[in-house]
Amino acid sequence: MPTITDRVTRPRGEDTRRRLIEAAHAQFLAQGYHGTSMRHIAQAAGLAVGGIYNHFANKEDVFVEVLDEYHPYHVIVPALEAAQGERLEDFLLQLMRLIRTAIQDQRDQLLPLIFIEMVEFRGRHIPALAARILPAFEPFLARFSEHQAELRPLALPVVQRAFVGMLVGHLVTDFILQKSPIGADPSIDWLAGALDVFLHGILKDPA
Amino acid sequence: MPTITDRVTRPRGEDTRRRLIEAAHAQFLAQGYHGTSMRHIAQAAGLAVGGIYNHFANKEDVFVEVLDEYHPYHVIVPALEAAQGERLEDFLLQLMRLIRTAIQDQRDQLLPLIFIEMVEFRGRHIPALAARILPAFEPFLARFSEHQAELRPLALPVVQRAFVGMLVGHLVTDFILQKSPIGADPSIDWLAGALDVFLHGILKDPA
DNA sequence: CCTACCGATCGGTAGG
DNA sequence: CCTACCGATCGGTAGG
Repeated sequence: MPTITDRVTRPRGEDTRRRLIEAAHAQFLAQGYHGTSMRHIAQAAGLAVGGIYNHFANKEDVFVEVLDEYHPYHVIVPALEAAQGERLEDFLLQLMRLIRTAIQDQRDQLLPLIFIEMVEFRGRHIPALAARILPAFEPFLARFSEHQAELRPLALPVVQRAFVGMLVGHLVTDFILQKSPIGADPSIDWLAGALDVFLHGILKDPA
Repeated sequence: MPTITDRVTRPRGEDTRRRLIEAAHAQFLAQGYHGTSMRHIAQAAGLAVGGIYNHFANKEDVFVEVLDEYHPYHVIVPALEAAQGERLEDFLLQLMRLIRTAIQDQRDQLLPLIFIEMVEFRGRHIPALAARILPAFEPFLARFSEHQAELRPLALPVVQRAFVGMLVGHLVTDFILQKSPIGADPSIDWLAGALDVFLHGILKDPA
């Protein structure tokens, strides 16, 4: 009875909901939240306006669900869990390689949704999001304290935030350079360079 | 004849224009571009809708002028020009202090306008903006090459972008932490920490 | 610079 | 899930 099994694992309307989320995501990336109408979303998903309200309470609810589905968490955390390495340096180098492929795949999708949240909702949904996400980062942040012996005498939170800041700074400048007329020299491995500077900045000088 | 002088230095309607730019800026920060209506802007500036069109061609024109007036350039470049220092390290430390006070004053105004540009215009105005701005950064970027003897063997563009990325990463994470439930420990000098990591990351080890 | 208006479109709903 | 509609508001303009 494959039909029944399908019904169980993929209940009626679940497909439509997914199509709506995907369509809304694309629209939000293209023109932001207020620049996207419920009609555009419905049309892109292949149904009429009224149909959306069978799946979502209102427009903001659509955005919250899209944000939940597509924020960088889902691409960063698996990388954090997959990365290994005896020394902190090896761990971070491997982590960088994993994040790099994620960036290559998702490029234009990692930041804009967060920017929309900041700009059009003034970060209204960030607290709830952070509460759900931050626990998953604990093991990663703990790595730094486990390997503190390899670090220069720096406050641990400073090291952790410097790492996150380095990544975010790379992503944002990548985003801007992409738009600007000068662009970024593709023959340079910018991410590796940034990590090099960071590692040399936090690690003890070889004795 | 003070009245005539006033007329010359502050022509008819120039006041209104300034009020409109300020009002529009505040509205854009509060709810983004598409979330702000011409009526809201007009009302906040103390006039009727139609009045706006005596000063601006259309809504997008208002945004472009606001962006031109308020982007980070006007706060960064004076700091770049004021900063001095014999060694690169001293120069950057002093620059950081200048930028810090700018950040404290402007906090919520440095990034959102750029984010709006990214999100709601897909960076459409960035090329023109970059062309006008980048020349002013040349002398600053040149500092790094002038002091190359103090640097580890790194590609110069990597060093320059790492510095900008460090600053941007600090600003963005500051913005996010500000919204998040955990916040940032105010007893830590995060910016100094980030610069410390950066400097140690690019400078030659003391021989 | 305001009043009064234009057509278009918005988010959302009733009723089937 | 669609049709047909609601009141509200949008960007923009004519005419004074």
